[in-house]
Amino acid sequence: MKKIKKPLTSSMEDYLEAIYELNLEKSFVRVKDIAKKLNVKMPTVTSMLKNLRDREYVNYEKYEFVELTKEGEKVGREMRRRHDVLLKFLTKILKIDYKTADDEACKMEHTLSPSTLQRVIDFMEFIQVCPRAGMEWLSHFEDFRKSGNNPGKCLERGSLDTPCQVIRDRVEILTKADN
Amino acid sequence: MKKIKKPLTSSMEDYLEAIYELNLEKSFVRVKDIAKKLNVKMPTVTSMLKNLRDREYVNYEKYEFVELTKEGEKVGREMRRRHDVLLKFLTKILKIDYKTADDEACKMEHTLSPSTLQRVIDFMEFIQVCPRAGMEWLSHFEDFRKSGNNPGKCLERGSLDTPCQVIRDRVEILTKADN
DNA sequence: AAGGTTAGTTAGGAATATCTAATAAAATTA
DNA sequence: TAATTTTATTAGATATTCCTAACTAACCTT
Repeated sequence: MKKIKKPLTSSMEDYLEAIYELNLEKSFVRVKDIAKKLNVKMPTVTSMLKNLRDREYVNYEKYEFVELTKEGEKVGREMRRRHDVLLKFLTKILKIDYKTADDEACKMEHTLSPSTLQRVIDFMEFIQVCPRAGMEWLSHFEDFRKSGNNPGKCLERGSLDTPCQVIRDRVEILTKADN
Repeated sequence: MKKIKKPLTSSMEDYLEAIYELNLEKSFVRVKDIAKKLNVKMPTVTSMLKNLRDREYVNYEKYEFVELTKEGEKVGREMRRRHDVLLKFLTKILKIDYKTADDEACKMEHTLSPSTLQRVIDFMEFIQVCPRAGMEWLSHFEDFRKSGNNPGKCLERGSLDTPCQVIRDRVEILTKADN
């Protein structure tokens, strides 16, 4: 008879991630700190801790400090890893400002499947490794955006010679609505 | 005295998007179809319709067909647009298979801010427009992945000459954990 | 038009994730 | 140690989103 674990909700993942991170900073994790980090009130934390304790993700006795179980730590670390990957993608590739990127990563980290996340990592590696791309290439992206998506800048510095119509067609394919 | 509209939840956005899409296919939108599309039971749809009617996103009288209000249509169209953008990014840039990408887009479309989404669009345009990138360049990404992220393939075809250590360093910066 | 089928609604309930107010335990300080 | 402050818990309420079971309205079919 198998024991089927109910899947964690996004909210539960947030708590585990928060506890994991607080644990890196301090040796004691307290209800108050979790509440502050997640912008919720303390009673909300207490009830979630009971819930996570029932599911065996935390060891918790009332009025005592909170500890992640092995399983809980695994989830917490994984959430942080995802957050990290997404944050890097948003800041270093898409050049989104840190604060916004951090917020978006918080939300996205719950929705992406492991395989999609891996694809993001692969893509970042590819950009770094490919001699036609790299950081220097990404700096052209900034020029491009800052000039109002005018291809001029990129074309000037580019190494290939592509007719304007071809470029317009390419853009069409990827970025215009379907219907 | 201002009237402050409560923000829509992800779930509400899903209903509006579903109704919008059903409307493109057929002239009548019925409870049954919404239920099927969203994988919920009919009573769930009925109660959500009442909710959305109170918020003035749909016109709805019991036993009659459902219509989006101007505002509701705006939201529905926007959700679909987001879905589209994300689907294209996932399939055409990250090369994720259609089914997976479509699922992920469904979840992501609720979390990304308009400005981040725009950045995704800009990035796709940039890839198309930049002579060093484009579809041909993306095909190298596939080679790269399929060879287990071995830079060999890309290097062979690349136009620059970069020492291996530099490449390893670059990868380090973007893809390794912070802590 | 009567009867059956399909579609839709109501009623009532459960899980999740919040909150406030009141209370209690723990920690600090005088 | 007694008093005060801080931290945490309980109790009870609300909003969302979903469900099942039972009922009803609308639509076909003969």
